[in-house]
Amino acid sequence: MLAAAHMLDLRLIRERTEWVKEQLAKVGCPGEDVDAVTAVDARRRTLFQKVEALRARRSEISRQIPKLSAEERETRKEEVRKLAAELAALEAELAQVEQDLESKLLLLPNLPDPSVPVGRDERDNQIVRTVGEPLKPSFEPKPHWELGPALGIIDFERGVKIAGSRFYILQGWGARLQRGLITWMLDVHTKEHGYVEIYPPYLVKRDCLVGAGQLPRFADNIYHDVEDDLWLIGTAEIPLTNLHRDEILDGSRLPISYVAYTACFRREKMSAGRDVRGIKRGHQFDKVEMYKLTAPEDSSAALEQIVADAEDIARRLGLAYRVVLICTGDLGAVAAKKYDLEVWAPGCAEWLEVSSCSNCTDYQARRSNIRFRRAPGSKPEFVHTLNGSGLALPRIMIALLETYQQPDGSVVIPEVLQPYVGTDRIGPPR
RNA sequence: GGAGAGGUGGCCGAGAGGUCGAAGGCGCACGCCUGCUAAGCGUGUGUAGGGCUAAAACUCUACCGAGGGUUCGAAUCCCUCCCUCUCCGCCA
Repeated sequence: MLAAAHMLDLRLIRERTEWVKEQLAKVGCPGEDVDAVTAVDARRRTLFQKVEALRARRSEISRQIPKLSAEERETRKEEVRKLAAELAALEAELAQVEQDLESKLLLLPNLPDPSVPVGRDERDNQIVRTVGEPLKPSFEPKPHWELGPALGIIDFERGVKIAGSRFYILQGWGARLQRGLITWMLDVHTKEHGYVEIYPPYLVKRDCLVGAGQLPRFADNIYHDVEDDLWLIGTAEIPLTNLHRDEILDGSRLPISYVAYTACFRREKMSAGRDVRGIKRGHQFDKVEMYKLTAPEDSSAALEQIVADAEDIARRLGLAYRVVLICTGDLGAVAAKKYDLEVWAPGCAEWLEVSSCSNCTDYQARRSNIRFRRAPGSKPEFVHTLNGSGLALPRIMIALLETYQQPDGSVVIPEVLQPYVGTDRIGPPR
């Protein structure tokens, strides 16, 4: 039998092939990929029915054998032996076809939500709203890669010495600022936004990557321990998705909201040579991640809520930000709809993506087999899953340092953070 | 890492080659009874896929940690792996 793990509903693909092709074309998936699936699926179905019929005959005869006379028994045994040989050949073929189907199915991206603007790439993304004024200081603002070392809170050279490019050291108030931010964000999400805090493993099994939709597509961006086949998470979304893998949840428990602080690890092979300066894009970074499991009819509203929860963090930190609706061409394989949250960093003069909030609908739930029952006795249905950063640490730190830098080179700590960081100002080392 | 024990339905727990998808219990659902609470009685209660249906009923296939093997036939026998528990060692 075909494993439950498939990304799109096979029945949907079978019965509404043309519609599915239209939808997937919007996210850049060629129609041939869909046709390939339906072709293999058709073959699988005929094979499967043959196999089932043979199995039924086999067990029927076997069941009679004990009631028969000795000689009759032998002829029947012989009959089943032949039948079994035939069956074995068909079963082997079926197994191969199923594997083929599964691998083709796993490569199909999610169906985009109808409200997502159709577009070719990130240039077609839509700015939904901008909150706060991008700061234009009266003096020449410095980028964080100058501020950090000058304040003695970021050490790039030693990071490279220890671990290579794209690694850095946070030191003193820098480390303290990050730790304070983490604790503060977790406190806001757990105490005010209703999330349950989770501390997950950073190393996960291969299945988890498939379940979350990272594999088989993005293997080369993930650190992988070969000896034990464990994979370093690129985001907490991966372990959080797999928390309820192969479970049937009680519908009354939904929605479930989790928040997890984790380190994240990415090879960044695709962005070689980009953003090499500063702490914007490292191989290791910290992130607070929000995650929701909802009933299908509630996921649209839940996405807006996650965005609102992410915005709340940026707003309270006094940072200017904008919310961007990602177009179909920039959506990726997993999300049906996605918003990015970008904060303004005056030093490097760019909008930094500090959060990416996605409604993955039932895509991950199918792959991970996460279902729920509306009421005792009713059919299990797939949940919808959502995730959003709340927020990514290095980029928030960039925005804070660059936004709150003073003409004398010191950095003022926003009031909400002061109890968590333990100072109202970070000055140059004496 | 070493030695031993074990992995069965939502849970507990039988099962030891032939209608076993799996006794029994708990839990749960529905119904009955009972004029409070509690108890009692009855029925039902896995997932996925296929056939037949208007829909059911009905029926077929797969699943008793995973993967192989033996057999006409495996939850039951054999092999490999994974996981859990106990003891020892080691360690944050």
